[in-house]
Amino acid sequence: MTHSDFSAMPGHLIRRAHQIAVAQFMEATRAHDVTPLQYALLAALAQSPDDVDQVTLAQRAALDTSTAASTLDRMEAKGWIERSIDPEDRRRRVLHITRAGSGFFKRISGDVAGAQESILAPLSKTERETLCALLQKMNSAA
Amino acid sequence: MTHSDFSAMPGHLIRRAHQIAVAQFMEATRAHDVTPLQYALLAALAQSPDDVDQVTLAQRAALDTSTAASTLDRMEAKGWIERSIDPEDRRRRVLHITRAGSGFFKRISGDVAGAQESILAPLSKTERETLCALLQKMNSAA
DNA sequence: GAATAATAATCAGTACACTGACGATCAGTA
DNA sequence: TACTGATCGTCAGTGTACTGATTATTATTC
Repeated sequence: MTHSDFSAMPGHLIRRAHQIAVAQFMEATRAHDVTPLQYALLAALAQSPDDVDQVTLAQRAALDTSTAASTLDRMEAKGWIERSIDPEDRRRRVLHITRAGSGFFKRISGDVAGAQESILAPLSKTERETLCALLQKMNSAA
Repeated sequence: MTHSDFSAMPGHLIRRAHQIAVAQFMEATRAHDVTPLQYALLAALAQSPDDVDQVTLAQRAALDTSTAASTLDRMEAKGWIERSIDPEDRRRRVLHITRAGSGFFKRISGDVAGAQESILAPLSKTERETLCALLQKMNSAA
């Protein structure tokens, strides 16, 4: 029994870390009405060519199509993105970022970077790199 | 601009890790109808004296009273816990684990430990310890 | 003893985050 | 052409996870 105490279990440590990370993000972007997922989708969209569909974008942002759809609904309502049906394949709903969305993305990127700093604040420079490297290794296996 | 790519940001790495951790937990405990939070509350309750209230237990499991309340509702419905009003302080709802809850907790603890192993599977023994230590350091600061 | 503050719990509202089911569309084959 | 299978998207359902408001009760202060 390596983990008789649940609070030392990796699952619990990761959940806590996630909780803190979200809180830091929300605090850093308090003025703007945006969430971590919305930012991730916006970033993924900004990096993608202009004819991405929801399934592909969801994969890039690492979430299921169902969650992506509802989050994209909110983003569409805010005018950050637009959806149109691909005439070549009527199943696909092609996404593209609007001028407003792109401007908003650039405007908050500084705040988001600040949030990332806050998350890692308790760690030294070396420790930060180690943590990120280990998480990356863990994630890429799945 | 250290983090021009959102997928390398600590916030995103942690979210992914959390996603994977939950998935591993759910797969390892597939047969039993339980979630990570429910297990955490059960474990916290098993470690606590028999007159804990919801606020204290929520703190120990690291979640807000609102989430704790709704999760405890489900646990009460399953017969794992019981709630009774403290006659000494009628605001408090004293929690205690039932025989069924305690038995269930013991029964799934092996599966949960297995899930923790799966989460860290891609990492070496040293890396696992490093990751847990860094997460602990990060979390304890908040 | 009455006003005030603090505490425990609940409730409403919003946003993830997943599964499983469903309908629509497209591609391949018989 | 009809059948089959794969793919894209949506919907329903469940369960976190938070904030902010509200209620009930207890403790404190004047």
